[in-house]
Amino acid sequence: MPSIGEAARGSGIPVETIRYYERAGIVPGPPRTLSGHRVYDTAGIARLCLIKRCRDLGFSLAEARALLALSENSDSPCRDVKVIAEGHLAEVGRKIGALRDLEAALGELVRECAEGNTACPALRTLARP
Amino acid sequence: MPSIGEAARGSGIPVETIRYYERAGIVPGPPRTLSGHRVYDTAGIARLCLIKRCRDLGFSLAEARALLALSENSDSPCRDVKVIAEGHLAEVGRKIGALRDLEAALGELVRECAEGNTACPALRTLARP
DNA sequence: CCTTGAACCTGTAGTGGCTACAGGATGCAT
DNA sequence: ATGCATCCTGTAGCCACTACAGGTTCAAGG
Repeated sequence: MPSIGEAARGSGIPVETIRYYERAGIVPGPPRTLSGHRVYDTAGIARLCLIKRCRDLGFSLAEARALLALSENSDSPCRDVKVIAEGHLAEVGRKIGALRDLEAALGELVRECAEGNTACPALRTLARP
Repeated sequence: MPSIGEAARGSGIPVETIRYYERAGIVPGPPRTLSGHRVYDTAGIARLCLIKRCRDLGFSLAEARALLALSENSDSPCRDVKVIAEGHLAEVGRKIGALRDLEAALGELVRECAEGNTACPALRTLARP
């Protein structure tokens, strides 16, 4: 009967993080032995795998929890999943855009330092209100 | 004599955040009135502006503090600034790469939901260990 | 059986970078 | 004097963890 350590190895989520996910209500706590140790069945480990995969894809914990709920509803419409995934995809696109802008500004800043000046033009740029 | 509110308006950093930056040692606290109110001179506001600009460019607070220190050292070599900025630029590049990968994986997931299935292939993909 | 060490438990605190609030004080205008 | 905006310090919460303290359980080896 897999303990939390085995669930951690099976899911790729650290033991402490699994406990945190339970506390935070992301996943239900599994049944326990008489001595209080957690016992995971295949469904329990599958839940953790789904959460892990969602986190790897950058979904927030709230989103991951929602997707888990959808997956455990036997007549889950794909439409709901699509809404969550598309929202997240749009957000990732926005972040990429913002980082590209940031990259350009930083590149400009680095170029200003190219000459190894002692009175740093980059710092002057930064201090400009 | 500008108070913290005016410093906030001049720098674009919220009052509460300015107080936090002081507590966190990012900027020195300014002189006070007899009643304990902060009083900002132009150098104090300039410091805040530099920190704001650094944060806008995605530098961590630690990096921002380092850049501020460099800016207040009259013989600051541009080389040090360049090292910090280039490190950060490389990190931004990595983040863009990671987000692009993420975007591709999410796009695949969304496509799997395109047909409005009830037994969601995307969820099946997510649950795969 | 005893010992040892790994893994388990709960609860708490800390990380980074804020943000909001409580409760009280100050300053200015009416 | 009153009212309101702004100031003060201290604390707590957000998100998603991560680490630790102090204690218990379990399995392997002598």
